[in-house]
Parts: sequence; C-alpha cells; structure tokens
Amino acid sequence: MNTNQQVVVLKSIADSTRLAIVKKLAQNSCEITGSEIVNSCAFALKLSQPTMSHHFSKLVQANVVREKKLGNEKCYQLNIATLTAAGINITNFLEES
Amino acid sequence: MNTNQQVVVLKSIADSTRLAIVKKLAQNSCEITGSEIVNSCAFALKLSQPTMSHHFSKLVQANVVREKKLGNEKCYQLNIATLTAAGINITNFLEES
DNA sequence: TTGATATATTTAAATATTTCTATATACTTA
DNA sequence: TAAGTATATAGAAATATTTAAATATATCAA
Repeated sequence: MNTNQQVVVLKSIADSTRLAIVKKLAQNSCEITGSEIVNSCAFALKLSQPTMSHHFSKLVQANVVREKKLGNEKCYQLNIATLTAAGINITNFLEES
Repeated sequence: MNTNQQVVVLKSIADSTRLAIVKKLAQNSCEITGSEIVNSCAFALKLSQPTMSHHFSKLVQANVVREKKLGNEKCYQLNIATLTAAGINITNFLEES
C-alpha cells in the first residue's frame, strides 16, 4: 500500500464518529447488521441518519468497511486486511469501549 | 489511550506531508536533525518553510514526534510509544519509501 | 555587534470536512 | 398497491485544515 492509499485509510478512521464505528465493528466479531449499528451509533453519538450514512460511506470508500445488502438493511463488516496493510492494529481497538 | 487521544494521533499522521515526515523519521533510526529533514521534506514536497513548521508542530502536539533544540537547529525523534498506543505499527512504515 | 541560518508566528485565502434539513430511493409487509 | 422501514443524495451552513507571504525570534559565526 502506497503513502496516498495509506492516507485515505488513516483519514477514514481519524474522526471520532468513524473510529467509534470501527471499534463497534471490531467488538462485534467485525460484522454487524445495519439497523443495529446505525441506530446504536446514531443514538450514542447524537447524530442524524444522513450524517451516519455519510460516515459509513467514507469507511466503505476507504475499503475499511465492506457492506452488503441484506433485504431492507445493510450488513457492515470490517476489512481487517486494509487496516493491517495501512499499519493499523485492530487488537488495540478491542481493549476499551 | 482513549478514543479522543487516538483520534488526535491518527489525525496527526492522516496527511500526506506528515505521513512522509513520519516515514522519513522511521527510516532514519527515528531520529534526525532539523535542517536535514526540514529541507529534504520541504524540497521533496515543494512546500514552504512555515508550512513545514506547522506540520512538525502538529506532530509534536500529538506527541508523535519529540523535538529538542540542538543549538541553531532542532532534532526530531519519533515517539514510537505514542504510535503503538494508538494502534499504529511503525514497521509498516519502513517497507517502501 | 553584525550578518547569516534555522525555525516560529501572524494573517489571510483557498479548500475540505462535518453536519443538518428536506427529499429521494429501495425494499418489506399488510 | 399502499404504508412503513432503512438508507442515500442534494444543498447549504458552520467549522476545520492546509498553505503561503510577511515578519519575528533565536542562535551561530565572523
């Protein structure tokens, strides 16, 4: 992974909302359905649905999170390979809530 | 390290100029004198001296880089403990220039 | 002390990011 | 088909970041 790609990955997690999402995913076996995580993150962080949608799409753009459609909702999954390639260690994200 | 501190560290390296500085420091035994690194970074990245000064101070604020005065210049040194605590693995930064 | 070198600060402009409201799209279920 | 649920997009405002020019400060060396 080159420096520019690494910057995209780092930028994607260098935000308190998105880092909270990534930590939430890391704590839930790295996979969680949409309404569960979107609602709990939106509630916990007091942000609107479109704002959450924007943050998730940034993580997807950076390839840090994969999403798949599951009927009406989406399922979000951490892409650990991308984080590792950028030099980020997920085990560190599991330690504190 | 809590999430907010981690965001400060991630933000400090989530920029192509500052990531280049960190990589340069990592490749030089994590310690290098000012004129060497400031000039080479400023030249390589075509940025002005005040801009470089600003970037270094952001890294220092985040405690990712330590600085000490050495007469007229400054010596910059990576603070690996901070990066590790934030879940960032420096060995990854040594692989490609 | 004077001039040169190294770095910092101030100010301001350009750009990017974060967030919301309003609205749209997609799918499910009655 | 119609209503409800889940997520996305468009537009706009507030804020933050990046950068440079001009100037200031600190140290060295003659």
